[in-house]
Amino acid sequence: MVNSRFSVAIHILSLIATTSDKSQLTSEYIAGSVNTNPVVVRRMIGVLKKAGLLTSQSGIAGYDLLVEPKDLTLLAIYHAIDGPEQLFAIHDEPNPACSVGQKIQRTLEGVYTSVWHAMEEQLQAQTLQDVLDQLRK
Amino acid sequence: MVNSRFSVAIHILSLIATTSDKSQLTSEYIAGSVNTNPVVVRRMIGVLKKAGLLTSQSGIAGYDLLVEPKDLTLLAIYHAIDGPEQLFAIHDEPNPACSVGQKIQRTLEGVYTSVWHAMEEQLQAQTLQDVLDQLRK
DNA sequence: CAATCCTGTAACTATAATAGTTACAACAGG
DNA sequence: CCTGTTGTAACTATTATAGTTACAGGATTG
Repeated sequence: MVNSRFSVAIHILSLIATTSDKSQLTSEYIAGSVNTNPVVVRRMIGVLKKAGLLTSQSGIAGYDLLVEPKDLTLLAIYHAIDGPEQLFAIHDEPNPACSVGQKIQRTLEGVYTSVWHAMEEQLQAQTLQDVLDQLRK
Repeated sequence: MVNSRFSVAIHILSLIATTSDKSQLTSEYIAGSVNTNPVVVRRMIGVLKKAGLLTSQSGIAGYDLLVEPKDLTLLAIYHAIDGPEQLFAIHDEPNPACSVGQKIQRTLEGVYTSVWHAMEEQLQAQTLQDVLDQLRK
């Protein structure tokens, strides 16, 4: 299991998308909903901001999405948080003198890339709006 | 990125499948090809053994596959090494008093499950024999 | 302008996962 | 009996993750 940053990012973006009262939307409030520390939230928001998904203003509460939820795919969010581009690590420097060791890295890369693409397709197919719809149910 | 155990497991199984001289196939030899410690290899082999993928005899070199490479899917190997059943962690105890916090876990589970299934399909579609064919090329 | 509340960020800490390592008991075979 | 092997437990080093403290600086209000 990778980590919970992707989950936290989606949670934060969902809150921003659904909270109308912007003065309420402080990092502390968000942290209360996510159940973490306000600094963790601000750190994550900094990353999402750099990726161009939202804006904020220093000293003033509230955040604004820069992309419509229906146009924001989960894959875009995943890329925004700079998640790993492969699922499985490949061990370093297998023995090149061995016929298996010599080719295993390239072979595994091929295998993992096909797995990765399948995952990307799924993330591409779902948007933040889909998540919001699920949350409202 | 999860870890390199899956890669190491596939490497080990490939070696066992392709090495005809069983007396050569010691944990030290395998470790030399993988570029790790013999104990790491024996530990992994213990896991694969428990899962019923191979046999070995204490004190005597060599291992035998119990499943034909063409019948051994990468998904079976993945399950054998007890890899995580989800790709992304979900943060603990979001605030149930918040409409987002209340439903985010279940929602994310749904999202991640669909991603997971796509990945499983890919791993199910490839066998150890496919890996061996790639290695031989 | 002073007080307060907020964001942004650096730096430190705690915890856990991962892999590597040492050590040794037990088995096999010459 | 000696050597080489497997099987495991226990310890260590390294790294990733998340949580925390601290504080500089912007915004708002009385």
